[in-house]
Amino acid sequence: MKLGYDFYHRPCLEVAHDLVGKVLHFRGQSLRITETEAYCGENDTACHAFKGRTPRTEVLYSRAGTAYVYLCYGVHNLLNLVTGEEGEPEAVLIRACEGFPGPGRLTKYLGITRAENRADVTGEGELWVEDDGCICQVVTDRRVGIGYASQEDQDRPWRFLKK
DNA sequence: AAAGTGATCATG
DNA sequence: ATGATCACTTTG
Repeated sequence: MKLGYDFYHRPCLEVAHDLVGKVLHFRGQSLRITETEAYCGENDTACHAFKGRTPRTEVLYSRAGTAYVYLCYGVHNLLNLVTGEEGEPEAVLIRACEGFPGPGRLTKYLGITRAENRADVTGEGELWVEDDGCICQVVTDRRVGIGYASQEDQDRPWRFLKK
């Protein structure tokens, strides 16, 4: 079954944990999610929105279940899903899927681009996540590639991997 | 180990 | 208008 608003409308740490093992669908293709990271609001110095609203981060403040896709290093489209309360900039980065290690590679394979930014993944669009009943064990680790964040935030175990 | 890539944001 | 920065990937 397709994950709806109630799934995303929870604290981003819970959503990030629960997304591991779910199945990402886009235009008839599907991949099982194996790795996620949580970015939790303006107090998280690793979160894009930690300095507040800008044209780019505006989407993070919108309703849970909205896609946030942005271009990283001029090359890679990275997919995030907005979580939590509207007005709180929280999101979960989809870091890897089965067979596609790396957040840039899975979007490249699926064909997800910034055209999908602001898409509603809980509606009738082409992008959604399915719970197929698979239950898997999840382990945590530190987040990757956030050397600009405070030491405290770098050390948080906010990356979730399928065991 | 390091370059390639371009949107984004803070400066002037 | 310009420049630094970057939640990455590939190549050597």
